[in-house]
Amino acid sequence: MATRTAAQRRAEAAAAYDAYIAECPTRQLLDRISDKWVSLVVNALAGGPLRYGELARVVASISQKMLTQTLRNLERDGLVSRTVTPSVPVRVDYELTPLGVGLLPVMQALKTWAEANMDDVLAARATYDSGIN
Amino acid sequence: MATRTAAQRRAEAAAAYDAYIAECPTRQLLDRISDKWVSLVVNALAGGPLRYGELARVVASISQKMLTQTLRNLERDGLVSRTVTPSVPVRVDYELTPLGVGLLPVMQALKTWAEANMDDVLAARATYDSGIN
DNA sequence: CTGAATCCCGTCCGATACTG
DNA sequence: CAGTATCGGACGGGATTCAG
Repeated sequence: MATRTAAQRRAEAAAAYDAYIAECPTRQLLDRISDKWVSLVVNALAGGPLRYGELARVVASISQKMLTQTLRNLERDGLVSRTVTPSVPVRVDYELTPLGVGLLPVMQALKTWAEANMDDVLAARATYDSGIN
Repeated sequence: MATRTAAQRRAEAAAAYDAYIAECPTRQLLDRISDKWVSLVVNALAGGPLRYGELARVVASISQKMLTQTLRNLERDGLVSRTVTPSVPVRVDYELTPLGVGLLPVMQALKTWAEANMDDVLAARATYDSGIN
């Protein structure tokens, strides 16, 4: 058939467009730092190296699984370094790499805007919700 | 029993800690802008008001459902304004509010860091992955 | 044209149990 | 101490269909 559905047309446009946004550095950065636990772990490590167990205690609400997963991702991206000391028992330290440290100012900028403007957002949200009910 | 499980101890700590991070402005901001579509829609609106259909075309890969949902969220948060012109057919324009405009520099900061450093991250990722296989 | 409602599948993530 | 393995519920989000 000659005619195409809306879905097909979207798919064609998306083929080119999505390829772009998927590789968009900003998109990738957002995907990384917006991870529920990444910002917390990075912040915990901002003060210096920590052991696995210490991280688990500092970021108290994180599960073992997510802590490990988060650390693996950060290590994979070169934002955090992992150092194993083969003693008994084994000791593993995690530390921000220079690249990871470079992320701190960015997070700080986010924090600054958030603290300055989230009140307005929350107020808008309350107003909006009250109009609904 | 007097002893508590690890989960229980985590829950106690989390009760206080999570209450904090859930209300943490930075956390909330991250939750908002990290939404898959928010950054794209906001960027599309950075150049000026757009109609619903125009947005759908600009952000080609977005589905109707997610476009509407994203716009509702942004409207709720006071970042985007919605203007209905009761003609036939109906016309609806979306526009960034001053609050929404204030978000642009923040996104720009993110973009700047990403463009400067994501190459390193990608390189680290490639190295890490090659070590695995 | 703009949008709401429904179905449904994939992914995330928490709990739990086991290993070196 | 520092993980790994597996299961299952919750949720995001796409396709489709209906409505004003």
